[in-house]
Amino acid sequence: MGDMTESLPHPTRSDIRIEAVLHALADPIRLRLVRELARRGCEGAPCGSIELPITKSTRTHHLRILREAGVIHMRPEGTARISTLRRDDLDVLYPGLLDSILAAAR
Amino acid sequence: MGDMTESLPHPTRSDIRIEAVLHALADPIRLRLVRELARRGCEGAPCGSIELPITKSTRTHHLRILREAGVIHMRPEGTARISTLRRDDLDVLYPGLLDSILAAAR
DNA sequence: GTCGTAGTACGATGTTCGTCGTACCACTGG
DNA sequence: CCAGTGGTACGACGAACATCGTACTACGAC
Repeated sequence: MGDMTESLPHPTRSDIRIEAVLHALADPIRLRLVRELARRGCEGAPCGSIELPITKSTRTHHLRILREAGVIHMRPEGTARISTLRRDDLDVLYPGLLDSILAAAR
Repeated sequence: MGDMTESLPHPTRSDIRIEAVLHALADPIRLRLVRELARRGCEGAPCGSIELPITKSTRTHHLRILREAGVIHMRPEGTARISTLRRDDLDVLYPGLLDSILAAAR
């Protein structure tokens, strides 16, 4: 466990399901994460650099939900993980979805 | 209870929250309902006319979630309820959201 | 090597959720 | 009036979920 060398599992584009994406985005905390990642653009952000009123393990949990739904991509970089929005995949699968949600999310 | 004369509570457009909408749409059964209502267009449909592998009370439950989230509108008509998608409101609040989800929902 | 940092894994806990059955209400047709 | 139909309300129950604390791993700096 805790294997940080191997890449974390991500669904391929065709494995992404709309229900999972919507469920992942339906949580306030996760929506904040996504909003913040969208703001940072394609360089992404170390998970921990996004301030949230939750503990470390809860943050890991939410990032996992987002990753397994296909909303974000995570790659290890040194001791940190760089998270990025999977904008390209989501825009192809559900054009307009992300834009409308991000525009609405205050 | 069970007052069928008074109109059921619906959120106003400004009361609709994106998290509630996403949560409402994240369920497979509710997605089927929404898909079907979209197919029927503005005339809407009696709730019971949509075939689903669930019981009456579960259907009422799901319709309530959708109504309280602001996704559908229900009006009594005789002994039945006519449900319609709140396309206008949703398209104003989150332009592209519904279209992308409906296009994706097989 | 040792310590600190970033993150994951696992187990526990309280809450929400989806489902159902039953009881009930309102309307319609005999 | 009475029976049937379409729908809601309420209570119960198991599953899923969000949260946390603790223990652990991997990497970098000293």
